[in-house]
Amino acid sequence: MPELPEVETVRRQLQAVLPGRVVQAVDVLLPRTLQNIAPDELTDAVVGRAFRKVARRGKFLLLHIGDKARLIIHLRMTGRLFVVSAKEEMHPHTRLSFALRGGDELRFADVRTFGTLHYSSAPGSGEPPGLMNIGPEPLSEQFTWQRLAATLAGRKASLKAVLLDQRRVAGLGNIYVDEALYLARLHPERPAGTLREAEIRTLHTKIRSVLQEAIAAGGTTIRDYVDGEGAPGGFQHQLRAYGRAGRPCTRCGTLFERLKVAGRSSHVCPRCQS
DNA sequence: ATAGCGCCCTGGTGGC
DNA sequence: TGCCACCAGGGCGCTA
Repeated sequence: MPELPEVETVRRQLQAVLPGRVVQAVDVLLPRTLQNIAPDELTDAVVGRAFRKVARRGKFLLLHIGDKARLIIHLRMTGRLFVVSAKEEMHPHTRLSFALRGGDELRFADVRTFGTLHYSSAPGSGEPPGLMNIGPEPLSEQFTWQRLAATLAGRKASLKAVLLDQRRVAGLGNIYVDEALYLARLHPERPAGTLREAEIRTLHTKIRSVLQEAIAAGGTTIRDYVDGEGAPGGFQHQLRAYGRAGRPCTRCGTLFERLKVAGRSSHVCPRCQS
């Protein structure tokens, strides 16, 4: 499931190959992928224009194109975005394809069809709702432990629910929330407002370190995720909590439990986390 | 404002 | 072997 490290890995790879490439044609195979524009309007808007930088905000990919427009793409659970030769056989779940001058195609494939594209003609226009209210980037300088403390303060919701909320912190999903909480020895059901300063500082450190480690490993592949070159990530071999239900905790040997918190499966060491 | 829950969707899995 | 219920889950809309 693409979360911040997976989306960042895709961003880096697209950034290496996409800037300067001019769109020649657009093929919309699943129209409802487009959230705020019709297929022919999108075609008119981008054909003849060149991609520029590829940015990321939380789990959103921001593909700058032309003077000030952007294609804002969310991969959701199973979306894949990659550049291949136009001769490459079309993946059966391809939803969008942008033919590029020179013979390549930027393709968006998505088994579960939850992925979205918004067209923004200019900054502040056409952005998805989830991007307008998004929280701080956890790897930026704005994300200080004090800011995390202010986010958690007074909240009765579980830590898990608050950390999954993109308005509080951008880019965390089920996997990295479980990993960060395990590393910080905090239980996902703990009401967010009950943390002491030392616990908040540790959580802040662990959120950042686990994201950095995962980016360095090229992200986590559980089932579907592949990067912009079609390769799986490597962090699934370094997971310490997620998916380890029934297996021993590497710190204390206690068997991991799996429980549902905030509607999501959560992996917890009942001895280490409280 | 806040918190919780159901829904969207498809393919893989596990039980019988 | 075949069938089917169930699960994965990010974000959004609805409810209380």
